[in-house]
Amino acid sequence: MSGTGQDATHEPGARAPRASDPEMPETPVTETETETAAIPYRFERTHSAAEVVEHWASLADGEESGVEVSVAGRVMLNRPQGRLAFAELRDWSGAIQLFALAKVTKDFDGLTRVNLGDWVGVRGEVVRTKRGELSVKVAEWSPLARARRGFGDKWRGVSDPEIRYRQREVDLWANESSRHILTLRSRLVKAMRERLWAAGFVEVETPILHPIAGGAAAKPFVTHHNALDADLYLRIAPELYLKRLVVGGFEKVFEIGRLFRNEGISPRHNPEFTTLELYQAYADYGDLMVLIEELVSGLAQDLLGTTTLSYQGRPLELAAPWRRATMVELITEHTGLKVDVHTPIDELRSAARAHGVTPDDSWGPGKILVEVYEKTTEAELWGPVFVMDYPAEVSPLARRHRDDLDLVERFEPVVAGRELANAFSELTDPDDQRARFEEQAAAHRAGDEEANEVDEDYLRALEYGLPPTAGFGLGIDRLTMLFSDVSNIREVIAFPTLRPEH
RNA sequence: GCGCCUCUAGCUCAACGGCAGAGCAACGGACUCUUAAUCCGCAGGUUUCGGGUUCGAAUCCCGAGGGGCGCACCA
Repeated sequence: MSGTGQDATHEPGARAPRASDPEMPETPVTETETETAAIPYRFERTHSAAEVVEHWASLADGEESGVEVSVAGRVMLNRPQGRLAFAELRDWSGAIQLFALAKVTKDFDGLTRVNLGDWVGVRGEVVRTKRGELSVKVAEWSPLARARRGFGDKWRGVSDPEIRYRQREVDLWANESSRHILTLRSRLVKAMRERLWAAGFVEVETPILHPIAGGAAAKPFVTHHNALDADLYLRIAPELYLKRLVVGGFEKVFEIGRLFRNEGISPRHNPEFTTLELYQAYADYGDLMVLIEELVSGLAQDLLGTTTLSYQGRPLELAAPWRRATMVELITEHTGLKVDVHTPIDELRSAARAHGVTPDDSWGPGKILVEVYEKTTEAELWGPVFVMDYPAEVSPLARRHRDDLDLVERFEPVVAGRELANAFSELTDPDDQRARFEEQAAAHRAGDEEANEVDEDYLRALEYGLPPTAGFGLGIDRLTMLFSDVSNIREVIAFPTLRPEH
């Protein structure tokens, strides 16, 4: 804030005028204010619940440790029993029992009246009860927050998705699996960063507000900058900026961040989602296959202690190396069709119709091929498998295949029927890139909202020289789903996008 | 965007054309080793909303809204 006048709210005693001020209506002292007055500004905690459990694991039944600790958390169960009482206190680390006795616990009656969900801080000796439960024998305690609202059924918690996702704070206290999944996600991102840093990659942040939404085929969100009086787009991919950093000399670079795509919401799609996007100079897409299979299997090892997963009841082996197969090989395997980008277009069209794909007149052979692949083959691939060599027609940013100029050196690792990433040897030729942009721009003008526009800034960067480079984007939400064995993307996002309430 | 399913007390669920209920939570009480403690008491509802059929609707029908799943789109 500016330096005009003192900040009255920081002055002790300078509270809002009360009844003494004739200008102000009389403000009664509410129950809330008296409750709040009993709540300290800080609480000196000496141990987490888990630390108590670990440190005094060998305490015998009925034994007293002689050591006093302070713990804090939310009361999840409360069992007053006349002149003694038990409660379960849960904090981030776990849970510990509170044991209170009327003759030793200060404000014993108050403690027995604590509601489920209330936060309390407790000081007392670590003991184990006669029945063998490690406990803190409460000498004194303090309320830290009252739960005015309940946390659902104390045994079943809450299961209504409306509450679970809109009021995640309730879900997280009520359902251990929700806490576990979000913690796993945090550990995954941390381990991913550590592996990439160790491999010499530099982490960067590129703009989220883009003047042109490029780097992927998707509909963007539009926003407006008032001072510039310019429309800006929330990024659909960081790809073009990251490659400009490679032009600038960042030979191994990555970004972990949020992308925004203005598309439908489904159990596998959130409008904002997180990806790892990575570029490596002097490398081609073959190098990336090794990098990805080692990264993903290594993360499984880091987080789960194994590369052998079970996903939705089916076994999934992530150990490297993963199978490598071209898209046309896989189409042939799954449909018996012997087709490729050079197959006469009429033949491709009828083959597509025979497999439930209705080709649009504007589609070339490449587009038809990809549609047939996605319709017939992709969901059947359990994998992991690297699906290689996409048609150039559908890949405007990828470099043409060294053995076939109608293909590009692109692959998608498919795991459990879903693409986990998208990777290619990057197109480095500014002239070819301009030509591909022009094709996209024509499609955009013809009504394809997902087609790219010509990005002159990016073309200029390529003219300064992009060395041979390979890069990929990998969905972190999807990877977390895989590792936590859930089928709905909302489970791995703390606050998934929902229709606004009312 | 389209299709199917769903919505009952704060939470989890019964009642499925005939008086809207239970457990937990909350509230009041009993209880000196509980473990989802137990026991007694009390309170809690325009059955998501709006129409319709019927002597009678939480229940059947139509519409709206929220949610779930599938399809489409995509990662």
